[in-house]
Amino acid sequence: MDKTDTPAKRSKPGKRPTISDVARLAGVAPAIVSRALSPQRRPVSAEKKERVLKAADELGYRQNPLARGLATQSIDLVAIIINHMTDLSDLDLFDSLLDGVQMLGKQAIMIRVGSNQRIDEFLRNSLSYHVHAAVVFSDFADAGEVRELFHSDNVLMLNGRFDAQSHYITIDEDSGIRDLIRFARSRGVSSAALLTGRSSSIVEQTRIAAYRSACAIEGIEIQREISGDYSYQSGLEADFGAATPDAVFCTSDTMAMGVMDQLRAQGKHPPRDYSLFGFDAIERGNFGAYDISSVGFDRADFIQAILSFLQEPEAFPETGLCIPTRYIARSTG
DNA sequence: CCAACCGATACCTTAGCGTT
DNA sequence: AACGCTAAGGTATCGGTTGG
Repeated sequence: MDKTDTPAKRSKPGKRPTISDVARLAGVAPAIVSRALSPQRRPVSAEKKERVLKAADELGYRQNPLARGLATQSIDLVAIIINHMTDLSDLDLFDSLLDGVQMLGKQAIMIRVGSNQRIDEFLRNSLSYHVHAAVVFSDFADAGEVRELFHSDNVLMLNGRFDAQSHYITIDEDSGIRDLIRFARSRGVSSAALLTGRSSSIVEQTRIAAYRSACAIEGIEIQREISGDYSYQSGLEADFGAATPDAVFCTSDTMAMGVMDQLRAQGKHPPRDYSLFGFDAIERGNFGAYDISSVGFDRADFIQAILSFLQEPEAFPETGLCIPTRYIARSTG
């Protein structure tokens, strides 16, 4: 009697079939099934491979990624580390990114760091996967930290905190902001308020510096710099003082929406009474009532760059990638 | 008798090695 | 080259033991 056909080893009815079930049906050892189904070229005769494929199909066998990860110490899991997902522009971006990751046959795990400054402790307690790769949006993490935490060298930094060993994509915000300020000046803007996000972030610091420098070059006076937090609420509550400036520059579209509603309540409408500029260029179709002039980059290019990294990290340019931004004219400018 | 603790085992797959 | 056996990987759970 075939010793692999003991009742004890047969999986329970209703349970998802395992590699052993396939092996039993195909009349081969489990290791042969593993090889036959492996994407790598491993020695299996054509005849047995065929039997395995037929048996797997018949049973509806699906590989168990967790068990596979247990055996290989790696898993086709991509960790995406974000601060939070409250900004409207995040929805577009992450939806497309998750779609792309899944199209590559990988799964994504999103880790929300929130405002937790102690990312190290946070991640250590929440996760010990050896992931295939990590994509870092959150600016609370630096490259070395992430490599260590996820036991992976495939770390893509999108937050500016990369080091010599890491892969990174940066967004050239300067180009789009200069376009925007130049445009504003051409429309007669001479003074403005700047509503910023969390200024502890490196990306935000760079962004703020770009606004200041472009305004200085074009001769626009930043009368007021207001510290917000990217949220609609912080736009709604931003204090512009007695006189509304010619223009309001916001470092996120969501804050610009808040500003628009705040000033609308005072009977002021852009672009008639002031010019309003956001940042991120959220999909206009989703928020028709807020057709805010903005700075943005090509999301498809950005996503494609991330996916190319996930597909072949070794081939990713060592010098990193830079995605340019541009001014996107809509109706509030 | 019960709680606390500890070691053994099951889970599933694959890498590595020895055999045919 | 093809094949099959075995160990290993991390964690939850089970079962047994110990101490109070």
